[in-house]
Amino acid sequence: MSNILDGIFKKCINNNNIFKNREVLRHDYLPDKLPHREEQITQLGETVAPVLKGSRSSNVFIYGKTGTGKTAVAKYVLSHVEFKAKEFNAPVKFCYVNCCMAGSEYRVFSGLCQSIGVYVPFTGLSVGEVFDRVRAGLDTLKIVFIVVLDEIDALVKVRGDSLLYELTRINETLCNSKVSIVGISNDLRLKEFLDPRVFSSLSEEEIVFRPYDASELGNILLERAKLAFHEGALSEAALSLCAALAAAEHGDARRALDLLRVAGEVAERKGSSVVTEEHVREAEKHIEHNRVVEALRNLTLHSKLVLLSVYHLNRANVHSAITGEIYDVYAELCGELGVTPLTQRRLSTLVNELDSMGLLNAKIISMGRYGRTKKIRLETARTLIREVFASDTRLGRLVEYEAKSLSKPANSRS
DNA sequence: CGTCCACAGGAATGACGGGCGG
DNA sequence: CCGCCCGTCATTCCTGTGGACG
Repeated sequence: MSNILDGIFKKCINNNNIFKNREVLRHDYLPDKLPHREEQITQLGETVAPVLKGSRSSNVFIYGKTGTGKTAVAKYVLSHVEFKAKEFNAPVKFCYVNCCMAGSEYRVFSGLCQSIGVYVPFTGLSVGEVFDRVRAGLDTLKIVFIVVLDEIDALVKVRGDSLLYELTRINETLCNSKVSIVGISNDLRLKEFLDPRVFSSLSEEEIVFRPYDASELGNILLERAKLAFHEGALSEAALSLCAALAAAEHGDARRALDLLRVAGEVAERKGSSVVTEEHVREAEKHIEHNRVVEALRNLTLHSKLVLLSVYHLNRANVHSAITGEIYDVYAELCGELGVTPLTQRRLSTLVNELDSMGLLNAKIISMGRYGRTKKIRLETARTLIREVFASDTRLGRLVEYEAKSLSKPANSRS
């Protein structure tokens, strides 16, 4: 046993001729230089600078797709501001909250509380109560507080804009402190979801982040690669392939960096001393594979059953299934497990969730006289489904199960 | 050209577990 | 310990609808 591991460890230690420092390639790493974002840095810097003189800065709204450097720029500028503020002895503090990870208004506010050193339980209080504590805490601190709300769109779409409404009005009730908001959104249409008053007070300034093109991504990767890889351990072709692949997909720098890192790991594992295009291709598959397996594992029992139903239907039907058929098979599978099935209404939203995760593909179609429904296709490799579900203690036997309702609907419909 | 299928998907409501302050 | 409030998941009830059929 230990010899196997010894081998692996030894290989790992001897084979460090690829990476110099792989941390640099993680997307939470904040480099001291952000290529091709000088304009945005200047813009945000100019907007925020007044806080150094103790006045409130304008609220800013930042737009841009994922991996365009919004978060990095915001963190970069604000941490520099905070640093400068210390130098000038200006009472400035900034707080970064990722709304998507926080998940609810409550947790966003509790994030704010934490950053100003106010304790709140992670549930139990009313949202209003937590908000009051934020306000009280801020007022005693006597500071200029900059709140960065990342991925606001995720929160607004689910919960509405009440959080933003409260925040934009907080200054009216504060005597000793001032609050500025930096909102970051991945969705350019966010303003459609917002109350116009909220929107106008929030976007006193707007900054737009265009996606990177392939050559810009190339430069970004080059900067990082210098730090991350040993000299000559990365072929130029591999680098530009990473850039090209990511550019094709919304110009996402995060994706480009992931590709590069995983490609490096692939090369390392293969004992190669140079990262090649081949390794990048493999990294691409690898990342996708992991994403799907991870997603499949974390599904709830019912979501898994829904997916499995589509799997069975696709096997029998070749082409895609419709909601009613899926519900029949799903209900049968539930019966096999002795679980009470959810309603069709609920199944419908589960299907939508699976769709937005990219595990299914659902499209509304009309069959005229024969109703209007959703055509649902499996978007996941069947082998992966088998691989993941077969090892599940409860679902295992259902993977090979022959559903009775598979043939029944064909008789009763038509 | 209206009908009517087979659902989509919004709104309201309820069950449940977690955590508060008193 | 209680009453209260929260977020999450699920149900019930509902109105809306694209287009083949008659």
